[in-house]
Amino acid sequence: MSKPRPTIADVAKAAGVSKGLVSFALNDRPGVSPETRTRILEASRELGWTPSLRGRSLSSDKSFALGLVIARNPEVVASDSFYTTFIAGTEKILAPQGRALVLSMVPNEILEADTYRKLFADGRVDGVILTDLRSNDNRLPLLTALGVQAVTLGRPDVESPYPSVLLDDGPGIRDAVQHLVELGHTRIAHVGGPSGMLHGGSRRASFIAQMTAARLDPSLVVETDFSAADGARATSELLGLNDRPTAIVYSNDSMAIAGIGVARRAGLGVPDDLSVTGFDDIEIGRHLYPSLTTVATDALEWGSRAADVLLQLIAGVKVDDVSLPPARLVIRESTAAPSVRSRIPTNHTAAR
Amino acid sequence: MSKPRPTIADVAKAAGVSKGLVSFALNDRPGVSPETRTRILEASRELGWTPSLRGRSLSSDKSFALGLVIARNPEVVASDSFYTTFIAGTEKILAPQGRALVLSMVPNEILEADTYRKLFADGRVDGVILTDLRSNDNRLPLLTALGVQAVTLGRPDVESPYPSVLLDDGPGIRDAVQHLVELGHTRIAHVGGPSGMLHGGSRRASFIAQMTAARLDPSLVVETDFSAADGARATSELLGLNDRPTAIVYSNDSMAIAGIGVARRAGLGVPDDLSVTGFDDIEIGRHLYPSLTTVATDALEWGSRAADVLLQLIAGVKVDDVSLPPARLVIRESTAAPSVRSRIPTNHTAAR
DNA sequence: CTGAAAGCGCTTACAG
DNA sequence: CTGAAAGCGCTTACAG
Repeated sequence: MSKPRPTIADVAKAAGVSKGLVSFALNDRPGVSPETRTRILEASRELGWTPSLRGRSLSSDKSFALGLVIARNPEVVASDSFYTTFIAGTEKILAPQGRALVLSMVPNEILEADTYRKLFADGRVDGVILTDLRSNDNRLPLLTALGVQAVTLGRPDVESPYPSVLLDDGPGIRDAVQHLVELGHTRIAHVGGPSGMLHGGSRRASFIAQMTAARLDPSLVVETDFSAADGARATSELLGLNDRPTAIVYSNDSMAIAGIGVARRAGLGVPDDLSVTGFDDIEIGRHLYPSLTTVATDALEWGSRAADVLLQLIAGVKVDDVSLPPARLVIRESTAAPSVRSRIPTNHTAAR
Repeated sequence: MSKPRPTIADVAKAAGVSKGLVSFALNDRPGVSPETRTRILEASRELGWTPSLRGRSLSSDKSFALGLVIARNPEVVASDSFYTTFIAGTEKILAPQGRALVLSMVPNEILEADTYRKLFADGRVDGVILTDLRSNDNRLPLLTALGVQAVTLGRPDVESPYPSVLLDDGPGIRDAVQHLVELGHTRIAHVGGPSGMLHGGSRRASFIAQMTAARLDPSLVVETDFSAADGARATSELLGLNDRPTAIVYSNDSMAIAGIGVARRAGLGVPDDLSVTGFDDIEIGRHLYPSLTTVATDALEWGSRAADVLLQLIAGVKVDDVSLPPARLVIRESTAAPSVRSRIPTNHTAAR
């Protein structure tokens, strides 16, 4: 239907040179006289030539694309705005450089390994961004065995040949605990993510460290799968305790919001009877009543830097780890001083 | 580092035939004797041969990938679980067929057109899935001019050569209105999406139709950009009315949740003073207190069917539009009969 | 500085 | 049924 697009052969003929020279000129490589170069560039412009990624891919053994494999329950991913914002951030770097993002979502870790293998066997991507690092992450040996490039979000707990883009969760969690302590809370719980996930673990560690520093009992920790449903379950558990917490530090916003629901349903006021902090700063948290005190990270920037680092690595540039500003506490309305009533040990029976 | 992977040339040599024959055998094309075929297949298996997507792409002029371009504010996308779930649905079809998804997120419509052009100029994708159809959508003429394959979510309001995967929003919205009418509401408002977006328009039309059928005033309609912030703004506006609504039908869940926040902040109880319905059935809605009455659609299935239809189209199969079960109302706690207090015309000043 | 050629790994007419 | 060859659109030594 549309006439066939011009190739470098057409450009070469128009400029009266060989294909090889055209390639050199078009790729800004040395060894082409200025006049010839401009003649070639002019010809290519006149013909409306644009490089064929496929031809280039085959001969240069590159795909000009980056991969992102998300191996989590879609429902959890969906209620976490992190990925979407992160992807938007990568796009800011990729698009101007003519790179694309290949996205895979898989429900479990078996399919995850297959997906990485397939991505590289097919030469779909030149490198991958590793998110949600796990303890002793099996992707590291897998990817090094495949001989591929990667960048990790956060530093792995095992030997890794890949650069990392670091964003420290710790300060945000510590500030959240400190904020609650200053408000007068002494029974503070933590609802965290899976212990197998590094950022879940680091948030938990920060919680425990800060509680210990404040000479408070740091043992009120419940592990979840990061879903709102599991956050609700954990909250019920905590509110059912004889000596229930007056504040809960959650590891993400959707669990915090679900937790508020559970508390309210059990007849507790937020923040009067229970203070709540989240993590992520999702948009809806700003519009709740009470609005959600939370910990914010710059997911957009994280995405941009990760893409940037990986692209440099692929280009053969030696890159160091890069550190982003740490997570920071955003105080809103879901935290307050504990009420007198809630200071007295109670025995609320949390609704389901 | 790893030894070079075998090519069909290696397989040909091992099987003692020509490369061409290998290609025929490997692609299940007729014209290869059974014995030769098995000999070739065996050789390829022994060598661990796997096709090179790049070689195949160049010679067959296919990319074996589908594209999805999302041209919306990342923040709105992030608070809407639709895309994530939809993508997970496409993946269920793509992965087993060795296809990949190339995802682009762009902030505005100018970049959007460039992105589609680039995707095809680079031969990144064999077709695209068109979501968020707009009135008189400029992507339709663009894509037909580019001569590419596509599938649309919903039916465009202009001539379109592409098949559609249909999921009717109407019944869900109509049932929501009907549900509120049956509860005794007479002042019901609608907070909708951008009028330029077809599904925003269709939800609005369904609202108006059902209100009219119930002989109620259908004029309480506010348009938004689908963000939680704008949903809050619209709610403030409605609650500031002299004759404020006792129920609001929102066009998505995040606006509904923000709307509940605004109502509560203005001293109104939900559902006692204001009933609220959402759209999408995001996970967090189930865990709020009160839990959110909403309209659910099967985004996962929508994704699968869209990918399936597009893949068939690309394979040269003639495909018809496919219809999915319509959106359905999910009644939870955010709707109830209007309280006596709220039936009396009041003059609440909504806090911002 | 420039040309002619081989090669990347496939597919696909064209002969036999 | 099978082989030998050309071609997809680039890149990259190798000569000159």
